[in-house]
Amino acid sequence: MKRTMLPLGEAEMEVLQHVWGLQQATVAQVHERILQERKVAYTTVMTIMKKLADKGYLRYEQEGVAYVYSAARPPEQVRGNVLRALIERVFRGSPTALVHTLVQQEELSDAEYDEIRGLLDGLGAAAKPEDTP
Amino acid sequence: MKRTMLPLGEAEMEVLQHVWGLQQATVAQVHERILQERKVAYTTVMTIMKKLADKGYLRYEQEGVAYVYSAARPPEQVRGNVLRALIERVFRGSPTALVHTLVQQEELSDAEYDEIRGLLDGLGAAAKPEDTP
DNA sequence: GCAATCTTACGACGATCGTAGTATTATGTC
DNA sequence: GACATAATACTACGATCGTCGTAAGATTGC
Repeated sequence: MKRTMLPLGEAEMEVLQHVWGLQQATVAQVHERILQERKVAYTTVMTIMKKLADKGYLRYEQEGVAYVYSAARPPEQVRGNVLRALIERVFRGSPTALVHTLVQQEELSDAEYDEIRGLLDGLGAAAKPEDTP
Repeated sequence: MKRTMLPLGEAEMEVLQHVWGLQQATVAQVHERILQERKVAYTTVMTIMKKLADKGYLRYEQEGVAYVYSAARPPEQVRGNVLRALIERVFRGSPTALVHTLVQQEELSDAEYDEIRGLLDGLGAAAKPEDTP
């Protein structure tokens, strides 16, 4: 059995992102989007989207001539799965270790720091040592 | 050219973690460690370690009969590279989006929340609205 | 000295992923 | 009705990764 770090490849993720952004998308639409960044054949995009449908990440329905694809799973769930896999394999299961690397390696802007703090506020036991009721 | 989501595969990461943990390690030592979690052939571990050396992640020197491997790059740098690739491809370049998924999907313990807050304290512009000197 | 053991070297194989060409089918046009 | 257009289906190929077997070389124990 082949063990893989993440459930998705790079091109698969790229296509997923576009479908998520468009809500609904045909192969032609996604192809056009990707062409703005790099050269790729129409059939390549089609193959990837078919594989993503096989894996359960996309669903599609016939709409006139072509298929219209849409997300079969919430993006947040997919991102969560990928993140969990990464934490498990790279950060030895410790989300804290991930954040440690994040703040140490990435050059976060002040705005990003504040935004991240905002995300944390109101979650978990933010029991500040001083005000324990 | 083959585009890959991350620079390392799962087994490669697994081996790397063990070498990092041991500081220095022979193939036999890493093999023994991995065997405690799953069945794998000695030569498989050896092949992986050789590939990691080729890629510049490990270095080795002859020590008696066998090679003794050690990290060629700081673990934090490797983790940082992996994390950066993930943020770029999965979270559209937004570290904040990653943290958002982290706090939403993972079930973080209170202790982890506090620890993460601790990591953030003292970094960036932590200008709390109330106490601006 | 010789056999057992441990080590590395090399090659091979299957699975997955990215890539794309060709064939086929459906649609619309004149 | 014939043809061009556009979509999908099918097949294939190269690269990478995980896996391992076999060969070959060195060490040790007797």
